[in-house]
Amino acid sequence: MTETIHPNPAEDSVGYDPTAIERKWQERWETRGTNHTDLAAGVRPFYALMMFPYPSAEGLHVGNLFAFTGNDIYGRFQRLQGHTVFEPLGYDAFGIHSENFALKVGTHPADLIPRNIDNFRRQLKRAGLMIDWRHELSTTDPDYYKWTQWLFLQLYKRGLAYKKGAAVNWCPNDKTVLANEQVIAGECERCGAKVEQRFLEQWFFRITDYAGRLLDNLDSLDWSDSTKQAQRNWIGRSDGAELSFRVQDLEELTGTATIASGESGEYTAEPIDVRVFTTRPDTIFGATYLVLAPEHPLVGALTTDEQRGAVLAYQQRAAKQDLVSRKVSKEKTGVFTGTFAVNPATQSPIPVWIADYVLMEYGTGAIMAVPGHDERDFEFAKVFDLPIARVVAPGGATVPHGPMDAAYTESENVHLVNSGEFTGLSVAEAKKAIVVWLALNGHAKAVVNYRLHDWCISRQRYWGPPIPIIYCDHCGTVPVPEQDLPVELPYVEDFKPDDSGVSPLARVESWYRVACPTCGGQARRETDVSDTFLDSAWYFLRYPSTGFSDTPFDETITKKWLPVNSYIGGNEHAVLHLLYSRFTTMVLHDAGLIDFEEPFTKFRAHGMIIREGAKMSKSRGNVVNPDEYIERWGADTFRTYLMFLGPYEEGGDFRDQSIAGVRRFLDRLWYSVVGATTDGAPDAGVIRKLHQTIKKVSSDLPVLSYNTAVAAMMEYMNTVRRGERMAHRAEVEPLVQLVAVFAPHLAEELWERLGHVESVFDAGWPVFDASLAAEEMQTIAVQVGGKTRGTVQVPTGAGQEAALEAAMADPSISKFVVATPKKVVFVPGRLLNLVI
RNA sequence: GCCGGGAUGGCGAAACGGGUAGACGCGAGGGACUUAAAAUCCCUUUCCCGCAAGGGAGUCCGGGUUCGAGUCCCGGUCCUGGCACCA
Repeated sequence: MTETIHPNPAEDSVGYDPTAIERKWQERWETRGTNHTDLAAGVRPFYALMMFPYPSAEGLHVGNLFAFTGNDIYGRFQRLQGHTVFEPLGYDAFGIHSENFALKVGTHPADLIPRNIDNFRRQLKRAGLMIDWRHELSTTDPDYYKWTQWLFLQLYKRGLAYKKGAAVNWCPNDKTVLANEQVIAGECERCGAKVEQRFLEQWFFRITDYAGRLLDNLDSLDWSDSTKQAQRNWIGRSDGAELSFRVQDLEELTGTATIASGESGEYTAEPIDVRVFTTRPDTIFGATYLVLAPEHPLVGALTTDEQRGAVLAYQQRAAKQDLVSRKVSKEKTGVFTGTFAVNPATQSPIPVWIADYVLMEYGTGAIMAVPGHDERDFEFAKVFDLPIARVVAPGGATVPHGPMDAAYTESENVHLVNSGEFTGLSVAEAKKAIVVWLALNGHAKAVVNYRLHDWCISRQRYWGPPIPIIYCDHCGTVPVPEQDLPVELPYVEDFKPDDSGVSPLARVESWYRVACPTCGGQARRETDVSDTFLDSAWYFLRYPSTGFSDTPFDETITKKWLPVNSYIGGNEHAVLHLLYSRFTTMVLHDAGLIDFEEPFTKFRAHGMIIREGAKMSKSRGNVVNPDEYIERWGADTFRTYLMFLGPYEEGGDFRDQSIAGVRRFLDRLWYSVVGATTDGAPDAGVIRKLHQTIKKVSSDLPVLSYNTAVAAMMEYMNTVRRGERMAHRAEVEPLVQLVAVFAPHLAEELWERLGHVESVFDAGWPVFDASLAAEEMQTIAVQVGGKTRGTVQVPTGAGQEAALEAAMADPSISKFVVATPKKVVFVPGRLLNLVI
């Protein structure tokens, strides 16, 4: 921190001393239980949830506090409106992030995490949040992850958890699985070794079964639009069709022997159908070749003997590449299988290729290539000199034939050409008509595809909840019986991932060797742990029920407190965390365990804070450490400043110099209240401003417009103190209540000094009185020909006549009225426009 | 490439469903108090011309709609977040 800033003025005892006040009230809240929520008896329950933090070793980030403070203000406001508010907090402490850090510093995560959590708790308590600490939780606590494992079993029971082989990124040097983010340009981010693909058996959740519901429900959720849009894009609904292309001995068709033979080389008499997915069935007359993903199961059967060598080589090369660079590299590569298929629309033979630009995970893993109207297919056709046909042209154009120099992808105001009986139709018409036509021969059906994939929850790591599955030689896959939960994560000294491709737990024989729960025979535990996102996909259900050890969430309490009324968090979780939570909730709903299917009634994403115009980062060394600022300025000033520096949902620029302004405001508030008089009556003009301020703040808080709420209070403070006047108690007492949501300690102290015994947070919200807020006179802007020429004062509610008269009476305005106005526009209370 | 968000004084930012652009705060300049400094308080502060009165210009750029556009429409530039060979 720089040393040029406002020093602490509060050395003398009558001044505002945040350090003393904040300590006093934090203690008192604790002893009085001010922030304890009576979950059973509380009326008008309001669940104000914030995304729980990952307790990093660096301590609380200012971004965390920005998020939490915004939620805290919202929660405190609801409380002052008469709700029983529940504001819990916990720690998302499992995961690769903690594990990697632990590896780096050479400390066991089980030792490291509790220390980090202690530090976080200490920091959070200083920030003056209205948290009910009795409901704190950590995902690493066996009492918590017992139920995470239980959740897995519920999905397993419902057939929503299954195991399959899937590709992962593998670093041959570090001997570990890497997340996609850890692969930089095909290399391991830590050691730089070339990353490979490995196939591992992993557990998946069938979230794709819920794709339609996850998408459709979005319409009825009160969430930030940007978040909903991100989810829509992620789910990625595509309406299209599945078409089939027949592959057979084409001797009869072409006279050329292009015999498809099986893997063992035998003659394949049976015709094979290759199914493709397309969103543009209208372009089928332009499909000049097919492409399968290299891993497509039909590739072996479709490859001719002459091409087999090349195909196998290509498949091997594709398998070697890491997952990231395979998708990123744009140069088209591929190999001809030697086989032809029949285009069902044109009846022409078209070649079948394999190429890695077709992904096995999406659609059917095969496409019909329409190079005339798809950029990727066009590029591929150019590289391998495949035919390009035009079947779509701009509206009104006559059949333009001949070579194309780019794919023509326009689909509005265009029509089909070279498409038999469909020529002339619009794209939309042709899509329907062609699917209907091809469906007659079983060549097509309308299909909806989602780009959402099933959720892979296996992690070949140590720091997570073990997946509660046991493999028995006799009984096969056996879920751990619920009464045997939790499957505790053993304390393993050497938790480093190794060459085996499985979790470090696979080295702990004493742990993984168990008796089969069904037959009692020799069996072995699943040694992978589950994804951190599973921990956080249900934590909001646990908070109200942390006191229950026999159930993950108590039925009565859950009914009363969920779904969450308000959820605030960062948009970096717009997709994964929020989507997984929604999915989990839907599954529990379908299992009859809860009576709602959407967990968060309202969600708002907060913005990001930057520092002096630049992104905060450790390497830049410009990270704000909340401790230092709270020490210097007080938590109340820090909180209020965070909320003042920009619009909450957009974030803002943290500038050290600007904090002083907020502190000055709180200083002025302090002196005004402490020195307030009760003599005589309050000033009517000030009271008018007070009620205007109550109205403004009351309407700003529910929409998270915290920066303007603070500005309004500052403005009011200026009105109260104008010309060094002394405040009257009635002018400032309600202001203490307003400011309480931002500066809770200061407000409590002033409230007490005003003679109140109860907490300001049990005192309710000031009542807005419209009659006291009303102005007698209004300022009307006067324009002549749309140009503002001055203002006039008229009595409130005055009509056009009065305004016009006042305007003409002012020579500095009337001099512009050089002719009789053609038209007069009057907006009551705002403006008069004389059109000459 | 696709989908979001954005561009307003020296700076962070305000501006209800078009209706006085710049609230509030920072910084800067001037003044009061003080032996002095800090703190505090008061005044000024979008830019240009002008001693002033006053006038002109102005919300990224170019058009448009309107009595009136930061706000609505069309076209573009730049910044920023996310997704990305998804057929």
